[in-house]
Amino acid sequence: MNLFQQYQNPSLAVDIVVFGYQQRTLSVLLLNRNEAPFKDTWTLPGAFLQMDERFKDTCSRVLKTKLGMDDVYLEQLYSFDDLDRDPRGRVIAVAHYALINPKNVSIAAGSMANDVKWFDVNQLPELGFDHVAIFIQALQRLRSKIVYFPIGFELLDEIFTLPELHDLYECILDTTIDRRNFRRKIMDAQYIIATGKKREGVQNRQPDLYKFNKKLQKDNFLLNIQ
Amino acid sequence: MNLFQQYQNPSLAVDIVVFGYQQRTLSVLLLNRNEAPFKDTWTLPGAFLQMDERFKDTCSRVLKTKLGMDDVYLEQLYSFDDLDRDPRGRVIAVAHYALINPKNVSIAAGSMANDVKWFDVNQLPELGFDHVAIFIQALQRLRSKIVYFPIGFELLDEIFTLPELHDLYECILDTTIDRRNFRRKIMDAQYIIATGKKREGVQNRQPDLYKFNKKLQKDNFLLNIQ
DNA sequence: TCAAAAGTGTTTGTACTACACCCATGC
DNA sequence: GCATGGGTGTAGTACAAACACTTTTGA
Repeated sequence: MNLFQQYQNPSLAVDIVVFGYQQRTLSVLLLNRNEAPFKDTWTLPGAFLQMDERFKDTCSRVLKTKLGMDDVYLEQLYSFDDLDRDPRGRVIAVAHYALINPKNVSIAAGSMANDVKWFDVNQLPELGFDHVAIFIQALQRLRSKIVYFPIGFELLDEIFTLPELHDLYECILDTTIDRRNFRRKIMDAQYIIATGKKREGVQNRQPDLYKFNKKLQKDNFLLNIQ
Repeated sequence: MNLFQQYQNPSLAVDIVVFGYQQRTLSVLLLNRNEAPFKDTWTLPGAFLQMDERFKDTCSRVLKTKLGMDDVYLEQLYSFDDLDRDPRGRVIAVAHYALINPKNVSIAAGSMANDVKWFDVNQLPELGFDHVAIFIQALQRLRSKIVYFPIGFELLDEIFTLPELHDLYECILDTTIDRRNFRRKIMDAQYIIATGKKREGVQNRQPDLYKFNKKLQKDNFLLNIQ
């Protein structure tokens, strides 16, 4: 036997905090488990790592299976290693968060879940395992990241209005941001590009439509919201 | 057999980027391996996780064994999961970084190493495994963290002068920082407390001695260096 | 013509930058 | 007394915050 294999190893899993933005609300996708442990309890989606997988592969597998979603913005967050975080034994979770546009996915409870649902981040149910801690850290990371890196687009449609982007930032940061200053900062940073079109079929004045500036210098970018 | 254990699991290790500051230089501690793989090559210190250990326990064990050091500032960085990052098999590394004051430790090559040495971060030798990537990320993290969180003290003596703190920041950030503006920012932030004493036995004017303000509000702290 | 939301510009204040002089100590 | 590094203060500038009016659309 290889010296290398005489060690017993913890199980390795990924857990994913999937953020979505819809109806002017930041939401998280949760699964209601239909198996012990934490049967009938809401948890983050996750899966065990297979030997030939990298973390992102495992995440993609989960997102594909449970959300029918490819090509998702995904970032590694932190690894959680409490000795008793999983009643089944020693499991280490490498937490990730994902940003998706709920419009582009059709969620379906798989064989492992009673139900899959979006929850407003401000109205979460009780969560199983240590998933509250993971969620809190994910939200913190999203909040700190969105002011120095253009990731907001991952949550919006390809084409969007400036008031929509503004509302997204207010939702995520949970503050009010001055409309006019926000607009100036976004425009100065060349964050977005005018399409020359306007959104039609709205109640009031038709807002301009923009798209993300993909040539944006992503490093050295700072939004500096109030 | 438990369904749970039918999966094969990768090995889990921690690797630690140990930063030290001495002779006006930011350094990293490296081990020269005396065993394959990467025999006679410099690498970061690390160890395999034992089943009853948390990451920090494993790190402490390494730091204690190889540095005779307890009570070190330690932070989890990122988990590295390349399939072939270790020629012995599938090993996932949970990278950490540590900040220590080299004065307080006596490094000694253990049975696993030919040698243990400090290297200027700007003059690293070739590193084994994927340790260059880990190092780069650690340095980035240190640089971004030091401007919004008071961790510089971990690298200095209990009592230090403002020019010393200033030089530390210049070393870590690899820039020049205006002396007078730096002083004002540090003082305004109530970052440090005057001891009323001066350093003696120096060539020129005796600089004031300070200590860290432990009551500092660590959240909501921003230094904003140029 | 009115209500509701979108677009635009100006003033004010604060905080960062840049910069120069005096002070203490050892040789 | 001179060289070297340490301590202090100020003026200018740039950017963020605060704020009000006009425009467009549907009802």
